[in-house]
Amino acid sequence: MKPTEVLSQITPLSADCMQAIDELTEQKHYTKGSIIHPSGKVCKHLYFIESGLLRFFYHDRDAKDVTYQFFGENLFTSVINSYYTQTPSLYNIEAMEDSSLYVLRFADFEALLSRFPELDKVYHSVLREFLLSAEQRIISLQFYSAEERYRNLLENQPSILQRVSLGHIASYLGINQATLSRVRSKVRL
Amino acid sequence: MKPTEVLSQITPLSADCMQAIDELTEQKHYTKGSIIHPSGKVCKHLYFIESGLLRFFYHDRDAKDVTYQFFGENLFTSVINSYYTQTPSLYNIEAMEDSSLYVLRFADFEALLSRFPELDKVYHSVLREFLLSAEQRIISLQFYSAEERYRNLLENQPSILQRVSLGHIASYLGINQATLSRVRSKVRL
DNA sequence: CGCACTTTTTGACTTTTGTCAAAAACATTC
DNA sequence: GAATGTTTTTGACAAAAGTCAAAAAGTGCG
Repeated sequence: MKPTEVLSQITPLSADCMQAIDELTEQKHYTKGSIIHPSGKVCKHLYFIESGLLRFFYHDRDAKDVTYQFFGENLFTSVINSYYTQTPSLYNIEAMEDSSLYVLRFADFEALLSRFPELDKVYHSVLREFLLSAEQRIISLQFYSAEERYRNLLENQPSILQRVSLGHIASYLGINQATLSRVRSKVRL
Repeated sequence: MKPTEVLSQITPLSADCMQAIDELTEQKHYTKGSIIHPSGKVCKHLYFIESGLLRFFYHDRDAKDVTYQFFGENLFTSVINSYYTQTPSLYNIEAMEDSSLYVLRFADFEALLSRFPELDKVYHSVLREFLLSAEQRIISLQFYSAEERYRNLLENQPSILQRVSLGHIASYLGINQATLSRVRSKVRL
């Protein structure tokens, strides 16, 4: 799907507005493994994932590669905290699969916002989705054990487990790969 | 401060708009220990904290009292996920100190939004703050040890440590009270 | 198929955090 | 200031998760 299609499912948008979005949005293709946004740079783009899978990750104090979040098709994403605070992004964004994205400069998006107030609603809606998923994440990290977190993932986003290596999932869940492997063999029984 | 004062620091608001907010907003006082919103009910209000300290908590599977979040003066808050999804709130909101709040019904807020589009900006801004703080929280839970989380809290929100008992802080950090007590005596050295 | 490479699992051990209960410290009230 | 209740610390032990390294399994390719 194209971003305007998804957006207009949230609120109906005028033809003008959709056209303006289309004009400012650029479709880009990334091959598996390529870096879409490098850490250390302020993130100035909004991304919409048409197909593929993205991973936010960074290198912790021991230079270990830690996954912060995955984003799959039909989602909007960006390193929002980097943009909002105009500070360098902690995260790299990497394509885990060949991915087709629509890219929009944040500055252009803001111009669109003031030109088409109807966009405020979809903006709210996107922020809200971010917020709800962040809250879910906090609850899972604060209250659940490694095993429970794995089970939750298995229930709620089983497709990710198919598409991503265990090491990435382990760091995403905040646990050690060996531990995750053990949890998993236990869960299988 | 009053909510309109804080809001107009974000974006200047028209006198009309401020007056409309004032009219729909009700000031309420809660004594220490009282429940502002009970879990199990959909949360239909926005709260602005003029003074005092609030705590979101809930009872986990073993009926243990677990703190999800603290909110201090000059902040807006609400059980947003409950409102957004129209599902019962997981959390109770409790006044940890005698607190003075301004309360606004969500439905009224939404009416204000459509009447005064200028409010979209402040709404974005509030959502954004929520989001940034949620992200901080995730990072802290995902990547830091119990001791580091305590040190972070000590650096970033030392006042909370003065105002709240250790048990609440422990559950907020996702660790056991005894563990926190030990960490603390170690940090003091 | 066989080789090189990557990912996952397993074993032995360590560290971190949790549990439960009692003691100590602190507060409050009469 | 003794008595009561609450919160914090501590001790002894248990469980969960991490570490490191090697073995096993899986993948891709000439």
